[in-house]
Amino acid sequence: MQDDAALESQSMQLMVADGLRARIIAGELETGVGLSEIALASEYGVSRTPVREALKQLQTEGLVQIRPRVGTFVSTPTRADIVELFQMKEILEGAAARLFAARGEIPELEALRSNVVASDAAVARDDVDGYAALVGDFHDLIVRGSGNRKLRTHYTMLMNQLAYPRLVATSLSRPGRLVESDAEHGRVLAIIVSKDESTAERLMREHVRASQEALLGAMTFPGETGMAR
Amino acid sequence: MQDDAALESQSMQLMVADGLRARIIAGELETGVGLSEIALASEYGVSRTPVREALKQLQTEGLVQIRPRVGTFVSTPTRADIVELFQMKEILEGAAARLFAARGEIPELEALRSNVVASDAAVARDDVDGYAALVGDFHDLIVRGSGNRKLRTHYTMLMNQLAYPRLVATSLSRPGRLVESDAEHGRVLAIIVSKDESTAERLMREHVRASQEALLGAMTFPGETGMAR
DNA sequence: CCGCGTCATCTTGCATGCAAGTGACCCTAG
DNA sequence: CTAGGGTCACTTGCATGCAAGATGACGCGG
Repeated sequence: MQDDAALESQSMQLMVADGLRARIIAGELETGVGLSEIALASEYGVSRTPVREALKQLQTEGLVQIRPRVGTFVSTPTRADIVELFQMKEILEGAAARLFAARGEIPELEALRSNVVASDAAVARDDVDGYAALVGDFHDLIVRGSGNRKLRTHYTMLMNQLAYPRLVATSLSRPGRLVESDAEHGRVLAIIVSKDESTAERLMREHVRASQEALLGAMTFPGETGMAR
Repeated sequence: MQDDAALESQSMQLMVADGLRARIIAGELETGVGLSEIALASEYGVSRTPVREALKQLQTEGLVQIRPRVGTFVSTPTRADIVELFQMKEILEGAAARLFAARGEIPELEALRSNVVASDAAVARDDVDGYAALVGDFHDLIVRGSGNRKLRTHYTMLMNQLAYPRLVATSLSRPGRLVESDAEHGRVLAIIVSKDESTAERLMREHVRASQEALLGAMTFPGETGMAR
């Protein structure tokens, strides 16, 4: 129920898909909730057809689950899924850091420097929300800096399944994790600058794992993750 | 082709999607060729709707490209795409080998042993086609043995984009590569058995890279690899 | 009171019709 | 012969109607 009427330059199904994806990631649509085609159609002011195609795409992206003749639901990752997603995060970000380190001076490196500077400042003034946003940018920069678009595409897809952005703040709620995280970012940057590929991968993986452990420690588990119904 | 009419237990769109995917991977449908919805519809004996949904899925899988109001075409990977896909192959298989090594005695390990035995035999009798098939199984077993289903899902998606199965035979055409490849498989197996995670990852990555180099050396390049545009 | 069978309703799957845009071909003029 | 313009056929995007299946409720019988 929003600004559809205005920017209708692109296809309806893309609008619906993007809108739905954003809402799912943001947690606006809770996991397990039913998505009626007809309801979404009237909500977006289109017919069922583009809604169906959008849902189909979100299904192959792993965000929704279509049960034939029953209904479409926001995917509810199992605990095993979450573990697997975290593994993938570690693998892909580690590999990205390695590739990044091998590339030398690229635009993303300068952006990464700025990010770390800004992060230090945010930590200094204890701006958790600001830092959380910078963390998102940091990891995205790492992945972009790999120079491998497929890696980035699939990384994004996987992180969407985790609704990752919402988790960052949680992981930072752990006492001491904020400054620790910031320090790790600085070390990763330094080692990328030094073009030490292997160490870059190792440091990045360690950083990702540390974040995950902080998160898991601060997390009330799936089904009830601050997602009350 | 009306073999479909018999086993229509599952959805039409799934049938179409699977059929098309298989044909694309097998190289039956060359890259760049146009896929008319209406033509496919009559070919599969269904209406345009399920065909459209199948194509939409194949698009998000990266196998076809839908140009609005123009047509749908089998994706034509650029050279950069291929490089990226190979990088991903190395990353994911390396990571899979590491995870595999950490898991110890699992069914996939026994299957892997059988595979290596069969591969040795195939090489001994110079059965290239047989060995090529076993190579496919070997790599799939490695990925399955990671125990990470997301890894396998995305790995499969990426390899589909490469139409990888067709490439294996090509890479083995290089003189000496056959026995070399087989020996590498044996070493990978041995190190997984020994549960040396880091070495498993390294060996696997080296093996993947060696295969790629053999392939690139034996390959008349995109544009003329049976991949006309 | 409890269990079971039937039915109504809601869901998606598929077929079809229409609209709009694109690209190619042909025809014409210079 | 070449360049330009205009038309036409073909493409996908979207809307709608119908059918089949699944789910849950309701009522009946034990």
